[in-house]
Amino acid sequence: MDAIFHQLKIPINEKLFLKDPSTSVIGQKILNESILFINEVGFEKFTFKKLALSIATTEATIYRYFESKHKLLLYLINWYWSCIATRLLFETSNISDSLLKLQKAIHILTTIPNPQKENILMNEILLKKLVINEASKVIQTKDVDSENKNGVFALYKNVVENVARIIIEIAPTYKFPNMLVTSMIEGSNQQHFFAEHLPKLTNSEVEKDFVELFYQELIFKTIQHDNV
Amino acid sequence: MDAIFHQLKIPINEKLFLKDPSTSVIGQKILNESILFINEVGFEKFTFKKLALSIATTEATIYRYFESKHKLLLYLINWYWSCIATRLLFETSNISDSLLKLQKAIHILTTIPNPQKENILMNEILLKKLVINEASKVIQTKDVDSENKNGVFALYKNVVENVARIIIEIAPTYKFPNMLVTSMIEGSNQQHFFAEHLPKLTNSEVEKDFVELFYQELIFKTIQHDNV
DNA sequence: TATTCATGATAGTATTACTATTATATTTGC
DNA sequence: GCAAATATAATAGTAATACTATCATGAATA
Repeated sequence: MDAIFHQLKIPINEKLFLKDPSTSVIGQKILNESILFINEVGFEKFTFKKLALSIATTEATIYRYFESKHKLLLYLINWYWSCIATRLLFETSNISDSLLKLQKAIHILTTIPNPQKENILMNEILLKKLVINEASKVIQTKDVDSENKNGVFALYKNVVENVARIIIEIAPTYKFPNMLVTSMIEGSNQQHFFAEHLPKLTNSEVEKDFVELFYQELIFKTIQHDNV
Repeated sequence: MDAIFHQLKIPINEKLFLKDPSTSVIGQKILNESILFINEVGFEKFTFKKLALSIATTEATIYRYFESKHKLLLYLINWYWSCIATRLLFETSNISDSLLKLQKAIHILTTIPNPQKENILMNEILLKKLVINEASKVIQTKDVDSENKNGVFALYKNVVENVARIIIEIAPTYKFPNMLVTSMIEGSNQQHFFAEHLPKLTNSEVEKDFVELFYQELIFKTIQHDNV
């Protein structure tokens, strides 16, 4: 029992915070409110000062948890990845057929979860939206390399590796499994963004789940000739 | 003679600048130096003050050309799109076979041009790198919608539409031509970025032109069953 | 030669992303 | 139950940034 909870504890890289925000009331307030806040005004206009005001604390206190707003956003993105990793584990571990397993993984990674249909926490939807709108700003930086050295992208890499492994099971001779996975993950986020703001760059008119459909078809067609 | 030059004039949206930088020596200096500068230090650390210093002018002068560094970056990205549009036009117009035409378009859009092999200006390579590293920061903003209304993304949309049209020629029943094109364009840029900084997210070890190869295969496999 | 216009020189402002300091609660160890 | 450690509040301050404003100068143009 205790072991399970221990295993489920969010394993977020310790270099991302000064003081673990998940262990205190104020820390959790910082996390929850910053998700809402960034979604509302965008990362550029999000400041610790405003955040402090909205949770009735001070800038200095927030700085005792996070070195910078950049690190806070990286923390939130890692939180998202740990949610996804957990869902992938739980929702695919009982599937033995690799094809169905891959299908499930594509579903989890390409859709914005529907709280009515699926058993999902509200935070997870907000985190997904945050990743769609803000993630690239924090990854495409001149600091990527040093942050990568600190293991900040380990959770993401892990998810990619796990899904790539399913692809290799299905198509052992396919040469680009990692690229197929990352192009799906990043691409689906971008297509959601485009659908909302630049719909002519998509085919969102086709149907509601156009993003998932697009990738289900694309991925299976791409690997089918490499089938065992 | 004059007509050709007139046609080739960069058709960049007038809302992106206050004074057309392509019409004066100092304006051109701003453009060329900012490409170098942003590539060197990244958009975040790029300031008009430093730019002014390096081309021996003043901040105020640069502000007379561009309202903000955000608009300047958008201008540069549009410059990139106009280069791409020109290359697509020149390098595919004499190809009658749609398959070969698409193949050529994929090549143009997914590779970083090699100045030794191809007849390309240095600026075009630098612009490509700039788009790879910085474009998302300027698109994924809360201002997308108003900027889109101003027609700032028209050149990009145009390229997408033109390539999508080739796909429809080949596979008239395929439902997601625009998504296929945008996922290739954005995805290939991202894969180049990953290859340099997070290689485990790619399969760059496979071969030199892994990005182009990945997309050539992916796209043709995806549309082949919808062939005429 | 007068006028317009682009640029230079300089100053100033609000905001941001932090750092520092000290006082006051709150928790914890014993 | 009390001292000691720790967390937070309150406040101030700093360097840099993203601009705006003003006025002088020098070149092009009419």
